[in-house]
Amino acid sequence: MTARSLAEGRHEAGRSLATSHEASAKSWDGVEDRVRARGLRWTPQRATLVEVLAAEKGHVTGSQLVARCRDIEPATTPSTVYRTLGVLEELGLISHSHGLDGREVFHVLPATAHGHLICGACGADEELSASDAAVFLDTLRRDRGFVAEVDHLSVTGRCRACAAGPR
Amino acid sequence: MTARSLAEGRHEAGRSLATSHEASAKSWDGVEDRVRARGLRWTPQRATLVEVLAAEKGHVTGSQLVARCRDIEPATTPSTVYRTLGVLEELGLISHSHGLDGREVFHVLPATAHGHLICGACGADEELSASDAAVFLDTLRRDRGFVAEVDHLSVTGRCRACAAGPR
DNA sequence: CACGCTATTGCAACTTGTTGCAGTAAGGAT
DNA sequence: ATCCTTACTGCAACAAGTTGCAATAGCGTG
Repeated sequence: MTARSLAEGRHEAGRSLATSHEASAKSWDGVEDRVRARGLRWTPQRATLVEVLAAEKGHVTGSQLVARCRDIEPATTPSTVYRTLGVLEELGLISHSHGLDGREVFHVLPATAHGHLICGACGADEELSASDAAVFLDTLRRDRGFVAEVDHLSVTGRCRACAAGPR
Repeated sequence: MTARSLAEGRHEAGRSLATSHEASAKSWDGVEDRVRARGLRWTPQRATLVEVLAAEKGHVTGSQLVARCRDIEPATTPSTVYRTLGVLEELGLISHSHGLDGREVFHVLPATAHGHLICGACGADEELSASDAAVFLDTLRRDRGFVAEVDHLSVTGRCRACAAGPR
């Protein structure tokens, strides 16, 4: 079935370049070299995306990034942007998760790995530090042998304001 | 921007029928009446989807449901299925979250609210009971005032087998 | 049982991503 | 400076959903 192969695409990809995560100088300065050091190539399209990402600070959706790249370089194609985002993610420069609606949300330069608390009522997206989730994740590992990825964790619910409100 | 309005669609919808959640007899038997009791209508299309859901037990994706409905009634249209799924979700008969790839995954008759542990390597999807997450969620509420929805919680990482493996 | 209100449906168009493929172009080697 | 290998790019087609809108049909009333 096609749905299957579609679904696996991104996951399989994770293996090819591996290593990622740990290292990562947390800055856009050396990207060009870091990309090349992997045997990958530095192209104008990638430079454009990095330029856009460098100007970004919080959370951005994939389509927003495509739009911003087009502002700089109108010839930008979505497939290239999404594929490059995948490469940058493997380099540890960005990470992504899915919003309430399943749409991709990218986290630029994740200074510290973190999860998200997403309010289903107002859409607010608070950060959840790794330490806040630590106890929970440790328990998961101890009891179930499940090693969770904090930076891909998002919890939905109601933020303080919405939970308190009359609604 | 269109992305905005698109994103809000599902959230806003949550308000119209409200109440949901708490009650819910956890059985497909009374659906027809329960739907009507809400001032909603019982249609052949809905009957078809419920028939499909009743035969289902674990987790299913939206497109799989559309396909199964088409097996029974070839004239089925995606929009109707997805809209009906939304209605059933508000009745508490199903719930949905997003898989690793952001695709929708529906949980039929959630006997007990539960979250998911999704393995990014092998794709396994283990259930996480509400009690397993209780301490964590309570902390979240106490410290941050954030009221989380267990049944929409999914944690990604590596399952015991994959975490242990050579990979 | 016909009537009317309005919840639903189906269609068509659109959004967000993904993918196979053939052509293009980095960048190391000569 | 030129060649060669092969990592990218762009295109076109497709998958999964979502949405606006006009037509249809539940179902409570009279």
